[in-house]
Order: sequence, then C-alpha cells, then structure tokens
Amino acid sequence: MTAKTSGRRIGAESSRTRAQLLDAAQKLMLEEGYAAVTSRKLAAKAGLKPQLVHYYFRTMDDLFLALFRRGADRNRRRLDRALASAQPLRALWKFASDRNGTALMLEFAALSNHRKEIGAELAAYSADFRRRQTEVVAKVLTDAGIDHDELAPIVVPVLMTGLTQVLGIEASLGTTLGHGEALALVERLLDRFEPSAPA
Amino acid sequence: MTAKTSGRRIGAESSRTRAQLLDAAQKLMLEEGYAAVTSRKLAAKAGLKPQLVHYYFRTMDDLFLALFRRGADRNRRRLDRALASAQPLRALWKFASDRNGTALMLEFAALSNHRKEIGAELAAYSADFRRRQTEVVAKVLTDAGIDHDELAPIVVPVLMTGLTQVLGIEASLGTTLGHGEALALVERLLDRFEPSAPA
DNA sequence: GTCTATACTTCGATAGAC
DNA sequence: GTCTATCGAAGTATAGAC
Repeated sequence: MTAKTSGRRIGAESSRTRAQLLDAAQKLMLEEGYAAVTSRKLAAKAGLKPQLVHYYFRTMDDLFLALFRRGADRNRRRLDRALASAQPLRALWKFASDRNGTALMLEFAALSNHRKEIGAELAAYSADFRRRQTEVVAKVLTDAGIDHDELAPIVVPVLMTGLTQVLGIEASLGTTLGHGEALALVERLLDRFEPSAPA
Repeated sequence: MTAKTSGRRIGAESSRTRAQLLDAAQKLMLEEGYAAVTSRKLAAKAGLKPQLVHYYFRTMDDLFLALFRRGADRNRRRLDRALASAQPLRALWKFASDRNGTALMLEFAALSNHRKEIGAELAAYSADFRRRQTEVVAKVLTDAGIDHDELAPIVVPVLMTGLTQVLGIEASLGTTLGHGEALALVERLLDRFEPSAPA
C-alpha cells in the first residue's frame, strides 16, 4: 500500500510489525489504561523504536482508531457466531461477560472524552451491536410467549451491558460484593429461557 | 495547618484556593477526561499559576486522591439523606442517575489503572455504598412480601449501578438506543414498590 | 522497513524571592 | 500565599540515511 495522504510515508496495513504494535497497544491499554499508550512505552513493549510507531500510524489518534476498528471487526464476527448458536441467549451473555472486552470498551469510552473521532465510532458500533442483539432477544421472548409490551426486548441487552460492565470494573478494582448473587440471578433467567446449562 | 511531611511546604486544607483547584479539576475531568488534568491546564482553568497546584498538592496523585475523597464524603452524605427519605427506592434511583456522579466514578475507575492508591480507595467506597444501599432495599422487599431467596436484595443496587452507568456513558457518546425502554421498566418497578410517582 | 538524529511541546516538580 | 525561574523527563512528530 504505502499510502501517503500528506507527504509522509505510512507502513502497509498488512505489515506484521504493525499488527505487533496494535497487539502491544491493546495489552498496554488493558494493563495500565489508555494514558499509558505513548509512542515510547508502546515501542518498548513491542521491542521496537518509538519512531516506528509514527511510521505505521501518522498520529496516536490514528493508532487508537485502528485499534478500535480491529477490535470492533473481530467482535462483530464473534457476535455473528453467538447469534447463530443453538442457545443464543447464553452465547450473548458469555460474549458480553468477556472481561478484556468490557475493559477495552471502557478505556475507549474514557478515551472518547478528548478524542472525539473515537466517540463517534464507538457510538455507531454500540448502536449496531444493540440492534442485532435485540433481534435475537425479541425472538426468544416471542417463543417464550412473553409480550413485548410486558418486557421490551431491547431492555435485555441494555441491562446485560450494564451488568457486565459493573462486574468487570469492580472485579478489576478488587471488590465483588453482590456479584455472586447477580450472576445467580442471570443463571436462573437463562435456565428459564434456555434450559440445560452445563453443570 | 501548613503541614510539611517531607521538607516542602503544603497549603492548608481549608484554603479557598485549594477548593478552587479541586473544583476546576473536577470540571476538567468531566469535560475532557482525567488525562487532561495536568498542573498547567488545571491552573489555567482556575486562573492560577501551575506552581500553585504543587503548593497545595505535593503530587498530582495527591490531588486526585483529595478530589476523590471530597466527592466520596459528599456522596456519603447524599446517600444518608436518600436512605432516610419517605421513598428511599426512588431516592436511591435518582441519586444513582446523577450524570456527573456516574461520569466521575468512571473517570476514577479508569484512573485506577495506573494509580493504584485510587483503586483501593474506590473499591472500599463502592463496597460501603453497596452495603448501605442493600440494607434499605432489603427492608423494602421484605415489606413487599418478597422473599430474599427469590430476589437477593444486593442484586438491586448492582443492577442499578450497571444500568445508570451504561446509560450515562452512551448518552455522553450520543447514543440512547433502548434507554427510554429501560427507564420505563425502572419506572414501572418503582411504581410497584413506591407508588404515586410525580406525573 | 528500520534506524539515527533531532525539533519542539508539555509535563511534574522544586528552589527561592517577595 | 503567590510569584519567577528553572530542571529534567517524557511526549508527539518529522527528516533523512541505510
């Protein structure tokens, strides 16, 4: 590719080094937060020179955006698989419960505070996700004979997202007060709609 | 006070300037995220010289810690009032729904990633909060004849925290997909346990 | 594709005058 | 209590050699 949008050389997207940088950035973000993702720290973690970061990503914003998009694409594929599973509700819950996933989304949400471009992307991604989750929930509720006036299907993904987020944050802080009880409730609900959980 | 823990002068906690700095720090944190709270930007926002920040707070960590503690104290008092209200459940929900509150907590949670001292403080604060919220929820459920085996009281604050958090984050990003439906559900539940909502 | 060298900015923090 | 002056470290980013 070697695209040059404005006079300067930029490394190809297919580059292995570029992927390594994204991997290292993701790790850094999870371990120390987005603020720790600087060109120097990132290069150190990847065993490269700081200037290489700027060869593959014109600015740090570009890097964050690329990292988000890579994760978003992967998640969309994961969601596709989850929705197609025999027990989509359980698959959805399992997917949403992924700790790295929730932690990353949180970092990106915080990052959006001063990187507006990320915010727009994240909002669009979230909305799309919610719509697709809702479709399958609606079907499950209909099959179970639950009227959508009684429980709006879209509320399920909203609550699910909120719950997994709070569980993730608190666990990473070291508190798990009430988590067991919440998980037990979820398990009971899942059993109701999709019986035969693995013992 | 003019405490000097290690050779250097530190301004009194009662200082008006110190309070102004904390106010400005809180605003900056809400508007641009914790990473924007640097001694320079902070001083600029407060109309002061950057060096004054270090006069009142030995390090930036000290500042964040002081800011968190001030907010935590205020919140504890607010919670006391909410719990003592005639409709504690509604008061609890209203309190938890405070956008600035949820946004700040989120910033502190993100900050905890590389400022471990904040993390410990935040965890203790959250656990204490949850315990006290649970007490009143337990009472409400008992009064309503709901067995605690059917619904563990502590699950209510957990879900409430998660829901208000996701609503807050997404709203700040610009998406509100499913928010209305979620709020309607909450309102229905509140009506059930604490009737006569304001029209 | 990766390196050296480098310019410029911002940051945290301290010393000491007033 | 607030100011001037100042350090050294870390950050983003670019130019150009190899």
